[in-house]
Amino acid sequence: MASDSPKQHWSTAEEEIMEATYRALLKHGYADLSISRIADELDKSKAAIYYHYDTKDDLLVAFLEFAVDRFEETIETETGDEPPEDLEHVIEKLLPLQPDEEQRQLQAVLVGLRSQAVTNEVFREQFTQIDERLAATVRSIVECGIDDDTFRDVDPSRVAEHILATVNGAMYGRVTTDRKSAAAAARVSLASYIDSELRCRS
Amino acid sequence: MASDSPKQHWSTAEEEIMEATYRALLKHGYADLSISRIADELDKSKAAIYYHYDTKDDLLVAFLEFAVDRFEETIETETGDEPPEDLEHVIEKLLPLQPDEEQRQLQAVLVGLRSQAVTNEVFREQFTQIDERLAATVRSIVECGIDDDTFRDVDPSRVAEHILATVNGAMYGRVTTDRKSAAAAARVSLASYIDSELRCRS
DNA sequence: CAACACTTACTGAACGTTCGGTAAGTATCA
DNA sequence: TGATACTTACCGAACGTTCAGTAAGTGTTG
Repeated sequence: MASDSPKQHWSTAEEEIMEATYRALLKHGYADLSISRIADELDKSKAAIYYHYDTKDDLLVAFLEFAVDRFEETIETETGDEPPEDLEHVIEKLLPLQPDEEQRQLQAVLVGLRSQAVTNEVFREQFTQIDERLAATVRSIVECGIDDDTFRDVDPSRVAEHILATVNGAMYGRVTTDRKSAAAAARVSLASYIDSELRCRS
Repeated sequence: MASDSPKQHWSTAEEEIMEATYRALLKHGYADLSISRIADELDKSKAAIYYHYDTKDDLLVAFLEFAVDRFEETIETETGDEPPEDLEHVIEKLLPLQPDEEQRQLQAVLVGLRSQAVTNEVFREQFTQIDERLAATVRSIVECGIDDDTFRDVDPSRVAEHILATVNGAMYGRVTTDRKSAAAAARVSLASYIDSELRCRS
């Protein structure tokens, strides 16, 4: 009974399948993900999965949405009225100095999915949107800071892309290399850039 | 320290297989790569591949080396004696403002391989080394600049990680999203950061 | 220089396993 | 009783891998 209507909510069974897919991805990676392996992580049979999803591709697209939702939950943040602190706050959410295991796992899964965006259009559109939203968030904070003379008169969208690329790159390095302190070093340097190049000297 | 493996050179047949693997990866992506699909890109049979490589894993490890070699060829650069220009030069090699199709393809393949580093230790070690070398290159340029008073007295390794993360992140975004000008914007902002935060005011 | 032994670089046909997917049946409840 | 949410049993295709066989060389010997 896989409907193609815009669903915001998942049934219990569907949520269990998504959770099982998550575990299977962590264990085997995207390239070695199979319906059987998802069923192994599930208290149900392989065919039960096909009761809820017509094809493996359908399931994967649903899971992409599931993972993206989870990612956007973890970075939800209310912006205040002090741009430098807001920026710091957003960056800490995206690239914590000491990430917990849960967030590391989610990022590992997302990197696996994102690599599919090279070949798969549906995936690429999804990650294009994610980056678009993140860039917009950062840009609006920078614009805010320029308006109230906290920040200098820089190009907000260029600076936003710079910050986003740095954060994405550091996160990417964190899950694909053993260079333990690299991400934190990049973040510290980024913070000092914000503080001394971006902030007004007054 | 890494043991120096003697395999620097490939036979004609092996090179053909590597080239076919490259094409198959571009067409199908890592997750859907199979020996049959490599053979389809090759003027030889499936079994011929097994004459040269014992297992699919062996082939993949060999191909990783092949792709990494190709990547390091494209970014080879001699450093001069003017740090700001050297930095610009290295960044242009890694993240060209107008990348040609060949470089885009290589980066697409590398992103596919790199996502395997999350699950596969051999792959992770390889990409750890790549990032280590790149960071070292950037760091030594920054150190040079500090020594001859071109750059301010910043923390060279932090700045190097910042630059590397930005470049990696922008490249990652370039091949996994449709955000056409994002990478260039990030690069421009990074260049202006180098010019105004890093360079000495004198 | 021809006969023989042996190597290299393959081919085509299979092997057993796993894949994505389905058909038919069953237990549970409104 | 009929819809819902499954299970068991299975299908053909594709998977990685192996095998027997072979054409084209290379080196050795009479």
